[in-house]
Amino acid sequence: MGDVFRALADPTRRALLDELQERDGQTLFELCTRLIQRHGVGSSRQAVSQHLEVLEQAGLVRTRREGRYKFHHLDTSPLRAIVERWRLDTEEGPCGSP
Amino acid sequence: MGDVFRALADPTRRALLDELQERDGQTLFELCTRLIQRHGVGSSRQAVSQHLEVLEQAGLVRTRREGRYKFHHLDTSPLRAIVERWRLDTEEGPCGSP
DNA sequence: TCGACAGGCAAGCAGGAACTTGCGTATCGT
DNA sequence: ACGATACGCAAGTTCCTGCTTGCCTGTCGA
Repeated sequence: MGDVFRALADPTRRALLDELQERDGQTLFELCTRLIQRHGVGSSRQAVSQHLEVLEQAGLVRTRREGRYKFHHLDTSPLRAIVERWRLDTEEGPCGSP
Repeated sequence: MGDVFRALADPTRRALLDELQERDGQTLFELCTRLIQRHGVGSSRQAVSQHLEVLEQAGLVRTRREGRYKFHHLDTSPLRAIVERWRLDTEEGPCGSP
């Protein structure tokens, strides 16, 4: 639980999640490249790799190996736990507004 | 935005939010006492005060002064921004399941 | 087979976060 | 008025985090 928030606390990691939401299943180098081009974040390969480790440990990213490539997939299920923790859905959610 | 996640990354601060959700409008000393009794967190007064400052800066807690007392109120609206950022409500939310 | 590519491991460093310590200020009760 | 209460401010300490640096492993193409 705390790992999820700690992972989301970093802007580079949030940019990684945004990038994966837009295009799922990217490799490390793809993410490095698109992070600079589309998000203006200029981090080294090792830095991004360590960020992805943190995201994976938090359960926000799942990986799949294939040969020498490692694809990263977004998993938003830990975020739903946040919604339920502070009951964000039962007060005046965007679904059933009477 | 980043301030919200950074504030939520700390377990003591999450306990403070839980405590405020259960009983809104508490003072600093009330929160210190109940943090030990109900959450098992033994932090000093200054530590809790600094945590509340972080939460207030993140917009998760709003304060109201009255004489020598300062009441703290929970505000979950920054958390709703999280829900909308990763579209947690439009995929298969707990409201309108077809 | 050999070089290039994709990624991993680990030590080290600079900056920040959390907590403590000590003192200061404003408010309330008596 | 005076002490007690509720809280604020600021420096110092310790620990964690993010990033770099350097080297290593595994995989693919020519």
